[in-house]
Amino acid sequence: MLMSDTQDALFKTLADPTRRALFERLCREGEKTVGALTARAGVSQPVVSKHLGILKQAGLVRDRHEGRQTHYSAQLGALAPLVDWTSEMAGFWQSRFNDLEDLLKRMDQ
Amino acid sequence: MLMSDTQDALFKTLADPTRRALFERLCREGEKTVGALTARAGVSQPVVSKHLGILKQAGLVRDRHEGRQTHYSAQLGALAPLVDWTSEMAGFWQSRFNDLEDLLKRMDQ
DNA sequence: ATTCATCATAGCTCATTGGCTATATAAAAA
DNA sequence: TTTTTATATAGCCAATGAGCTATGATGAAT
Repeated sequence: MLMSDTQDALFKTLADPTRRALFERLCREGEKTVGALTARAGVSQPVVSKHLGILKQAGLVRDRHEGRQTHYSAQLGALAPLVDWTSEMAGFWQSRFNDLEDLLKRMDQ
Repeated sequence: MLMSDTQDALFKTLADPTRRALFERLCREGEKTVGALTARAGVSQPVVSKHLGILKQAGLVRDRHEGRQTHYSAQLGALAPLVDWTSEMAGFWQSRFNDLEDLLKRMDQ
C-alpha cells in the first residue's frame, strides 16, 4: 500500500463531520461503547457503527469486545501520515523560498 | 465563521486526490498557470479550474491575473488549522495518559 | 427456553460531487 | 476587426456516500 493511499484514506475519513466528531470524542474522553457514542452523536446507531467501521479501517480507532458491547478507543498514531504530509508541504514551501535559483527562475518567467 | 467550519472545509477540500495533487504541485513547484497545471493533471481544464476555485475558497491557494492567464500559488498558512487540530487531539490523548499515570502513581503509594 | 439488550449488516433513498462537453468571457495576435 | 488563446462558467450525468429503517447475530438476564 502506497503512502498516498494512506493519506487519501485519512483525509477522506476525517472529511465527514460526524465521523470527525466521533474521533474527537474518543480522543477527549477515552474509550466509549457504541451506545455511549450514539447517545450524543445526533445520528442513529447503525450510522454510528458504520462510521466507527470506517474509522477502524483507517486505523484511527481500535475496538475491544466485552460481552455484548464493543468499546472503541482512538489510535492517535494513525494521524502520523497526516502530520508528515503537512510537514512535507511546509518543507517544499520553505526550500523553494530558501533556494535562490528557483527564486530567480520565478522572477525570470 | 467557526473554527470547526474551517477545519471541515480544509478536510473536505483536501479529501479529493485530484485537488490534493494540485495543491501538492503548487507547494513543490511554486506558482503555475492553469494551463501548466492542466497539462499534467489527468483531467480536463474546466475540472482543474473548478478544483482551483475550491482550493481558493478554502484559502489554500491564491490567484494572480496576468494578461489572459491566471497564476495560482499555494498559501501554506491555510494549513494551520489542520496542524492545530492534530495538536489538540494529541493533547487530549496526552493529558488523559498523564491522568492515568497520576492515578496509578497514587494507587501505588 | 425465552426475552431483552447491544451492536453489526442489508437494503433503500436522496443529496452531493467529480467528471465530461459546450459555451461564455476576455486578452493577445494577426 | 477577426481570429486565436487562456480561463471560467453552465449544464449534464454517473458514482459515491451519508442518512434512514428493518433485521440479523450474539451475549446477558429472567
